[in-house]
Amino acid sequence: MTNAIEASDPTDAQAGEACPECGAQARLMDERRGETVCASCGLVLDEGAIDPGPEWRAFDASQREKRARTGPARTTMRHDRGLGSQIGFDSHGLSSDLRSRLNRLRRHHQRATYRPGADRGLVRALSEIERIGGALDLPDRVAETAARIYRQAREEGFPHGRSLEATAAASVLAAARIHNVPRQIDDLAAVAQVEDRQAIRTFRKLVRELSLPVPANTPLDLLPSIASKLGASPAAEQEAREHLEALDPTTASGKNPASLVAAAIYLASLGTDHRFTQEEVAEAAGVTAVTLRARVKDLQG
DNA sequence: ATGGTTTTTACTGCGTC
DNA sequence: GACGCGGTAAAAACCAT
Repeated sequence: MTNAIEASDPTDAQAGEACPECGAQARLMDERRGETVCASCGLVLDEGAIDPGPEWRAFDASQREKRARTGPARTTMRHDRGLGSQIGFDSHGLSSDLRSRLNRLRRHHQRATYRPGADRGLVRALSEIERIGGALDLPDRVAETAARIYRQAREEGFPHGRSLEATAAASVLAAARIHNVPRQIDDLAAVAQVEDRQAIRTFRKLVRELSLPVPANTPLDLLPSIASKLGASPAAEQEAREHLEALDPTTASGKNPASLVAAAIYLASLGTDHRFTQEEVAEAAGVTAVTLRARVKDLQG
């Protein structure tokens, strides 16, 4: 798989602070990952960038025609899918009397829109999804997909005794993987305040029962976020990448991809001036040092 | 349920600062 | 002595059958 970091257009490179690593000004957007990276050294500067493109892909002109919409995209993040009007807040220049009437109207309108009862659970779940997505620096489209997954799960009566938080977390996890911005289960469980094990179980069940198109986690997909969490140098990350690319798929099969990433980063750091301890890398990857050692042996043949 | 594999937990010995 | 590293054994967890 090629790591598609594409500069959409040189003029697109946002002027911002210089890269803390190498001082370069230019930045590139990796739209696939929703990350902004330094153009010269590849350091991840901002993982939470928003995806400026549409969430659909068009493969030819007729599809583009069919899928393009006027007006704002309907979003699944609103419990009413973004339909319905809202009363604006722009009340400059109105008398205070009118303003208070408008405020009252707005309150009523909101109550009518967010009708309690029927889908209060859904509203809570969607805001939870949004919160988790924000906390993990995931692009907006991931939360959108997660919301869609959650709705589907709900329609099929999935939650069934499971906590709303666990199901919301599982939806986000699945969505993140579908968008190729994988996050680790323990990170997710931490922000969702769900037990690790429960999060894992719920996630697996969700994927299975809804037969979601969740791609297998590859070590290369996991590398950027783990390297970034550690603050590994771009050079070290690159070397780790080479280790992983050289890896024989046979030895990798059945192993936790995160453990392979940990081993690769650890090995790569040995040659640099900033060495990581096994414990540091293992913790960032969510595995133990024992496992890391085992994977180091795998990588070394 | 079961068996095979991986991962974790707990513990030990060795070298270095 | 504390710390990092390397290893082992047993238990837990996972997965396919």
